[in-house]
Amino acid sequence: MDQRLLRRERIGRQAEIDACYRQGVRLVGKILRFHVRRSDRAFARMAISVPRRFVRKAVERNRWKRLLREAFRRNKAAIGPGLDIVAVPMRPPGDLKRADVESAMLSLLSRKP
RNA sequence: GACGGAGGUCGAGGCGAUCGCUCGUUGGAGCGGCCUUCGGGUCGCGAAGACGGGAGGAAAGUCCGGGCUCCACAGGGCAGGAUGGUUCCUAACGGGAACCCGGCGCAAGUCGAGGGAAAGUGCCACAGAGAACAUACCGCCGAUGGCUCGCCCGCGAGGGCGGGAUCAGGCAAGGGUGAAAAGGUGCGGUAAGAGCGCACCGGGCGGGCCGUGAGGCUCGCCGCAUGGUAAACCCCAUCCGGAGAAAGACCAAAUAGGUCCCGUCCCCGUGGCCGGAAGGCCGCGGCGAAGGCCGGCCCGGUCACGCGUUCCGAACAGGAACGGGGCGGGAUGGGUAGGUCGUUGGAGGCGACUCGCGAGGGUCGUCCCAGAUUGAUGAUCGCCGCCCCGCGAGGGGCACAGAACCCGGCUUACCGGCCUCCGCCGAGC
RNA sequence: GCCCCCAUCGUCUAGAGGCCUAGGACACGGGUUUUUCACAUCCGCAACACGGGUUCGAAUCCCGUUGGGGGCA
Repeated sequence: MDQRLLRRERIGRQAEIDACYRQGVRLVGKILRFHVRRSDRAFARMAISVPRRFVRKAVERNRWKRLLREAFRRNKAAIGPGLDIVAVPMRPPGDLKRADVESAMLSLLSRKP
């Protein structure tokens, strides 16, 4: 399985991210939340937005982005095509491991496949 | 050996495996533009693969200084801000080096916004007698001139001696207050005292020598009142135009609108209302230290200017030309979305030699060392190392922290490791 | 990325070098009043964000940290 993460699998425009916030379904978990919106693309796309409000230090914000990007990269087959996802962590990463983020992501996204 | 001081340096702890991200070089599957004699030529983009690079000493805070870019600018001044021992380093600095002075420390060292208070103004609460042209509460003295008491001398006027601390008066040493009390200590001196006199220290003025200088040393003179505060206003000297990569340059859709050209021949071209357009002045508001700038289409008011037909014809009939509007087509300037550049090769790193006490400078050689754009530099696992907890099996931890145009500093955060030099104490030789 | 501003009891605030051991209001705790509650009244608790410096003396002046708020496409 191709586990690479292509540039086209990121959401790059502020307008598209805003569309996910406005029109997307909100899936809220303990440590993060997702805004998911259907698209007609043949693949899933993701953007990550770490609010400074919850995660103060730049190092920790980078940590969150890396963990989420890895989780998406390894599990995009399970998530399935045609989704635009905006991930928003809601607390500092602390000692979260990749497995923790992956399980949280899959359980939340399984609610609205 | 113990304690302490100064400085430098390294820092995802090391090695490996698997899965990824990003940039460059190479590579060329393919895609597009232009030209074409349809064979192709040429320019640009560019997938797979290969090779190479990929966070910091603080990348941080944004506290200073520069480069760079745009705007403004004849020159000067005002306003405002910053700095403040001296000499030097530097592109520059509020940074650094060496030195001077002062405080602290036995010392190595360390700390200091360290110009001016006999230019001016202000302030110095409380306490205290008195606080800036000083003062006299307690106290000391009462020499001098009185008063009074006793004794003595004298016939007497009066005189002498001693006492009282009573009046005039003298004093500023001691006590006490305070952050600060108008030089300090000692001796002499005196009624008691006092730079009143003297010695030393301190201070002021002048000279000499040394030093580029801050300043140091020294000689002479003056017994010597000139408090503190300028991180209070201020004065002096020096420096500073404004904004910042969201700077700025370029390319540039769709839609609407501007300008120009062609066509159509659909409408209009008398006056008024309505309307259009651009300029001056005044006012209002905002910003700026000011000059000044700005006002979304459309800031308000006012004034002035100015455009909105002529010809043929008897004609307000009809027609022509010209102008305007609409419609259709074409060209084109500006600008928005979006994109590209700016953007990493630089006051650059390393090494050698060399000048300088040093900060640093010079010459030569050598290297290319992050460039993302919802923002890369990672994730997972194994072995080893170090630290902590535990008798043990074992468990936990390995800082502070993430580039965004680039440099030079400062400041702040931080697990620790390594190196160099120095002081002091103790012991041995 | 850049540029501004602010910080005083639990909350809102006064303060401009000495009158500050920091004042007021609300809140909180206790008492009085009332059959009880409320109102009223008396008493109490409680703060200068932190670290240096200037000054005889700092909430106030200066420097540096920390925390919070706002603006710019």
